[in-house]
Amino acid sequence: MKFVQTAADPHSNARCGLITTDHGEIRTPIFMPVGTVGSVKGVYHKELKDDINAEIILGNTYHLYLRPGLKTLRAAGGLHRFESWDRPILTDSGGFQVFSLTQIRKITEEGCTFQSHIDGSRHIFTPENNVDTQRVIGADIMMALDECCPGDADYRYAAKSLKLTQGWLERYAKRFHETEPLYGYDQTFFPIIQGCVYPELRIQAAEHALRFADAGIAIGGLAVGEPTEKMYEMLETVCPVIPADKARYLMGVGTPANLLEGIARGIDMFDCVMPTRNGRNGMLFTWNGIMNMRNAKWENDFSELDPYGTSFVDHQYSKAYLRHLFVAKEMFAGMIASEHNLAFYLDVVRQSRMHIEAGDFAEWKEEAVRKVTSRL
RNA sequence: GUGCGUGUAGUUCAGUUGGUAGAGCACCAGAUUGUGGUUCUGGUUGUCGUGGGUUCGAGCCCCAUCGCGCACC
Repeated sequence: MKFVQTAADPHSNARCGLITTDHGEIRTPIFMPVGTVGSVKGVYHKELKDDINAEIILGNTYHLYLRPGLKTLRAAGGLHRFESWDRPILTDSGGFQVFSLTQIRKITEEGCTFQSHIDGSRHIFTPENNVDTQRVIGADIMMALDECCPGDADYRYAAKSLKLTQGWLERYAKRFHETEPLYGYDQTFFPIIQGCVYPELRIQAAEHALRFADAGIAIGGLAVGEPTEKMYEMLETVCPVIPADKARYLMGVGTPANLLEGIARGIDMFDCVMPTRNGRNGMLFTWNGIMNMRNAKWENDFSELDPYGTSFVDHQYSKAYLRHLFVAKEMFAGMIASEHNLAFYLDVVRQSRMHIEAGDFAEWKEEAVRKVTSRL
């Protein structure tokens, strides 16, 4: 797998690039729909490809390890074949889920022990078994096991947490290079930069992580409770440290405005549950602003869902109809909203690429941010 | 027709020995950032069926009346 930069915006740090994998190419900047348990909730793979044009999707090691489990995944021949998706997949290590989903957990030098949110059973993730697990899942891009430090952590905690993450990364890389892909196509892994909101920790973390980076590197521990401005500051701190030949992945982010601001600071890859989870809850993102489809004001608005939308749902269904589906708690509501939101997110990065190549991204971005943050 | 029961927010109901009403859901908004098909945070809503009476004071006690339910003629 490799990454090459193909264009750069003259007035910002935005850039375009191309990631090449054995499952096809990914044009960056890109947004990656989240498919935690082996499905992008409520969206057919056919729609993901043909309508949304997702070039890569996510899976999650924590969830897939618990269910269906490694035995089934191995017997299926890996996640691609299991869920019948022939484009690239990235798997998160599950470190974040251990911290966000599990109350009962313990972090040690060795790894993290936790109880399943499904049946309470006890498990341990170590850097070594996490590599093995992600080999079985078979993602094109594997993520290193890290500790996601809360955004409001004090310096002492953040420094200690970073040290742990760095120790885990060294072991993770060692195991990665000692093992082989299981299904005949290449796998790579991204190390993760932590360091909370402390610039010196972030820079130190970046320099350390870069020693293990192949095609790309991730920035984690952002959008986890710190002010948004702090997140942008950290991107401005870290991105210049990363050489141009590494793809930069901002984990778990974010709003459409976060994407645009991230791209302007040099980020190439994003993932976030927001378009799907908030979509299932009635929140729609559009070039006209944010809509809450549950609001009474749509009750008799029979105009098309989103006149600027790129998805077929935007022109086939009306606002009033979608509101009705949400009020009636029909699962079709979540499906339409997810399809729209993902198509919109992919449109945001597609238009960003277009403007970077045209050299007018910085100027266009200002207006775009205003549009996507307004309310309808 | 007779007997018993019942009537309180849009809805299901709570409401102590009488001190002018609350909850869940619904409804109206807001939050949600490496997904537990959620969760959280606010807000609106009442001629206590109606008319009288007792009382300083009635959702509560008394009378009448109307609606509904059940049982029996």
